[in-house]
Amino acid sequence: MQNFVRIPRDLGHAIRLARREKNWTQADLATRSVVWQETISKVEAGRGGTKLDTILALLAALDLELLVRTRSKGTASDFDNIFD
Amino acid sequence: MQNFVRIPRDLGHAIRLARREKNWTQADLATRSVVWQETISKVEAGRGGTKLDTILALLAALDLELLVRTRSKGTASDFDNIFD
DNA sequence: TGCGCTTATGATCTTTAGATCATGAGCAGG
DNA sequence: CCTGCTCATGATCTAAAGATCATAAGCGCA
Repeated sequence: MQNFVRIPRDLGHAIRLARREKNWTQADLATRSVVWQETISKVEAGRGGTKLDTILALLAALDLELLVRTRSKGTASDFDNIFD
Repeated sequence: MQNFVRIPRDLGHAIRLARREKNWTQADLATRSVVWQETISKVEAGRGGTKLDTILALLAALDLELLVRTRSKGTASDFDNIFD
């Protein structure tokens, strides 16, 4: 799994994917990350305006990591699972 | 350039590095990203509690991109320029 | 040493994220 | 159908981010 994040929606999508892969409900993730189920719902829907801390908490619980790097001329193959 | 982001501080650091590489002042970045200089100062200092939208605006202005991926067993060489 | 540029900090105000509770909508299985 | 589980939404309240202005602190250089 490796996805670009240009807009909040991308992040929400990656989170949902990872969560489903682990067969967790939003409530499961909520207890593991100390973030409310309602908040997770919003984040996954990409409804923006989320704090970085919240995101990092979710990613950590899901065993995901974030990277920053200089923008590459991305090729299609750099993307993975953009759609459900 | 490729850095992990586990805590807000990492992000601030990456941003500062990229900004310096472009020889921009915080004020320059501010005008280009529509984020206040004061806010940039806080972000770069890693004083946490930043909104994702703010971060994404800064990264975009700096030609940086964010990636999410499943956590790897990182080696030291995965890190680059941790220190100033 | 004093000016000018860059960054840090501080105060106030507005907006908004997230906590919290309640509940509604979608859907699977019995 | 009805029930139960999962996710979405809505209201309210509190804490905190960001806008904005002002200013201080750090530093290189004439």
